[in-house]
Amino acid sequence: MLPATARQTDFHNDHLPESCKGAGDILARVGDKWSVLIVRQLDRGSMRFSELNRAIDGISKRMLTLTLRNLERDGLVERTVTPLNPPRVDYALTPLGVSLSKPVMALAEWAIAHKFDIQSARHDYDRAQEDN
Amino acid sequence: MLPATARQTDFHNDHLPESCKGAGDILARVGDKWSVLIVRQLDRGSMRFSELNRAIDGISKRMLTLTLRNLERDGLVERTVTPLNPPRVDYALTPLGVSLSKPVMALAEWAIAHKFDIQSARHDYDRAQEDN
DNA sequence: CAGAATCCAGACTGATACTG
DNA sequence: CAGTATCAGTCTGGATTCTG
Repeated sequence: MLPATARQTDFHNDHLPESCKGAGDILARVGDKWSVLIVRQLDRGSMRFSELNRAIDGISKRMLTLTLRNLERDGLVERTVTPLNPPRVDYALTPLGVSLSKPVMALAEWAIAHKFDIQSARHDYDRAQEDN
Repeated sequence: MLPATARQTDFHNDHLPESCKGAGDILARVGDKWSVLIVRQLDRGSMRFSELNRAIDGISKRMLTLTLRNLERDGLVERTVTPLNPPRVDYALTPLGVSLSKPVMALAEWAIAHKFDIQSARHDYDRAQEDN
């Protein structure tokens, strides 16, 4: 369906197989379920570990720790330790993290807006399969 | 979008644990590495199975098939079989898929734009860890 | 409180081979 | 061409236990 004429009208894009490759890894991290939910929370302001743990439904301490580490490693989240007893650790988005939150929130809103469309599409598909 | 009753009381609508919960599953699919790359390709126009297989670097026939099935199940991609010999199957985005492609492309562009920021953040982080 | 460490079942993936 | 089937290795993620 994509004829040879597409090539000349390629003004709007540039393939960049290189870039796409790198994008894959990053999208994997960014599109990760927990990463999105964490970014979504931190977009409202910094939070403590336990606050995040309570705010994000269903996440285990393990996954919260691991995901925060990855986000920190990618420079999206900043970790601030306040040496007290009991210890206090706050997490906040870095400027890079804030810039990410925009497209991520857009995606999250899309997901929420079309949740039912997808659920019903799944339902229809599954029912159609059963009939075979 | 929202019921009229919700608008008055809920204008500042936070949280929505229900919506967020559902969003997680969908984001997982949508944020999937292969899904993104496939949507990205199909955004330019419909393609045949083998064309996708060649266009997307590193994907196996197996993962291409599985991912396309999931996208089809979610109502994002339409599969059209033309019974010939050899067989021909075309894939295209549905209207829902097209609406998804916008936020996905935005995210992909973010990823490409900040690829190096992330790479260097990772590098710094890893080097800081070694010193310990 | 904020993790680190360990265990482990199950999901995910790639490679390979086969089919209509 | 467009898949399906199978198998083995990897990775994931929850549960649990322990520490400064």
